[in-house]
Amino acid sequence: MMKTIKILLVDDDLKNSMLLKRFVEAEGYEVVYANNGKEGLEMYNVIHPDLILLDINMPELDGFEMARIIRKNDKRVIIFFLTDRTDKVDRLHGFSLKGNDYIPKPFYPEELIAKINERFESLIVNQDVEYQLGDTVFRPNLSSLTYKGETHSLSVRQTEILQMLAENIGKPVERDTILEKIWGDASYSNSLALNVQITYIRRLLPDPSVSITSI
Amino acid sequence: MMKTIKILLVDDDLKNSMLLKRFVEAEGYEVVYANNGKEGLEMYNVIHPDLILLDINMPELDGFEMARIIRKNDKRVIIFFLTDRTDKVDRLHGFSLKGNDYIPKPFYPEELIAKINERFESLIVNQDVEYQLGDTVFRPNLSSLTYKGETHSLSVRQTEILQMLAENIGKPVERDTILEKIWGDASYSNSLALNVQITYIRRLLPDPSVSITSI
DNA sequence: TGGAATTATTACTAAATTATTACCGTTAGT
DNA sequence: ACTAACGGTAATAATTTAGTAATAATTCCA
Repeated sequence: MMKTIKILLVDDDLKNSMLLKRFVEAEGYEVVYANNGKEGLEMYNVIHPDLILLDINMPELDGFEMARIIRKNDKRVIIFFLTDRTDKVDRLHGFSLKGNDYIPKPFYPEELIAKINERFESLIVNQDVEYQLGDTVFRPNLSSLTYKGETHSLSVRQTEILQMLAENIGKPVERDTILEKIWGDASYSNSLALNVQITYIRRLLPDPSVSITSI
Repeated sequence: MMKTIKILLVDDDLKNSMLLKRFVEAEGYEVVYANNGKEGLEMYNVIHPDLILLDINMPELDGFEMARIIRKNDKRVIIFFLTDRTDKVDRLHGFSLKGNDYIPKPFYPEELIAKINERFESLIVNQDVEYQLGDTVFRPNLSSLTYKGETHSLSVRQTEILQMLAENIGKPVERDTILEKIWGDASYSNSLALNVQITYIRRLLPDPSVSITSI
């Protein structure tokens, strides 16, 4: 399970933006839209995006200004300027503000997607999700359980199952849901296999404050 | 002291290329020029560039074809397509060949420079990197491991692998990621080769406070 | 309460994965 | 051309995994 990558789209052209938004979302990114620089800044402070698609010509606060403000405190976020201003000064201005790319309109959505994918290719793996289960910490990406300093590692199956349970902590998860999602079909033999795996997981959870119960 | 970054410029337009070459060289990069794809491939094999500026329309062997051949064995080199073909199919084709950018002509040399600088910014900063692995110091640029005053040197392969692991210390790195990035494809036989290299690296890491584990 | 259905536990096994060592062809430096 | 290092293949070993099977414990109702 990967943390979704958040993209902030700032452009005063609502119509085209909605289209673009849908395109990018279809690729699995989370897209938040802002209509101008001022609104963009507000959204930026709320969602802390991983990438900003930034139009330059905008009322209230233009893209350059917005980028300048953001870059003062955030060197990490990736900024793509999207604009139909194509003159040299502007394009270079974009780079001098530490924009990471400058994409002149009109562009093909696929092209933008390709550029976005390229940026996040390496980041897509390796997220740092953690679940606190009682006094035990479960790290799906490390396939590990840590309790009282002791860390045990889980097999992939065990990790898959425990992740489903951890995501729904407190709530019950249907047997068949687990079977469908992990085994692909809810056959009887798989159900038995699940029992076995649950036993294994329980054995690795000596923490009395956690328990897996069946209802 | 930083390793110079090598750029291979492949374009059949001699006149413009010489101009561009000078521009890029003025920025501190080492630029090697090739007049067509065939020549480009030869130069590629000689100098192993860090980045390739690649024209598409060329006699002998076009840029797409050249990129395809190179990408078969080298996933790491950065490829920028430079071209006046601006139609959609071509631009996307460029990305599908794992080109890292597609820059339509005409462009401003400053803009290209900005894009190049942006790509190597992290490398330029990370010149004399050292990784502290437990009580061992790993210096990728020296291909060396120092533990208790003893320094051992690593082979290129071992350095590449250890660097990937060191960059993600504490986090797991996908086998396939390593294989893709270093070997170029995640075939089974390469996977076995990786096992061997890991064994070699472990042998050079007698420090009990460091370990490479598979999960 | 009794017995069927469900869930738990343990032991066992075949397959897959990872580790280690030995060996070999290629390459670069002398 | 000799040598050493390198990076890989091959053979084999060790470990891990995800099941099955056998058996036990628990739950649920008529």
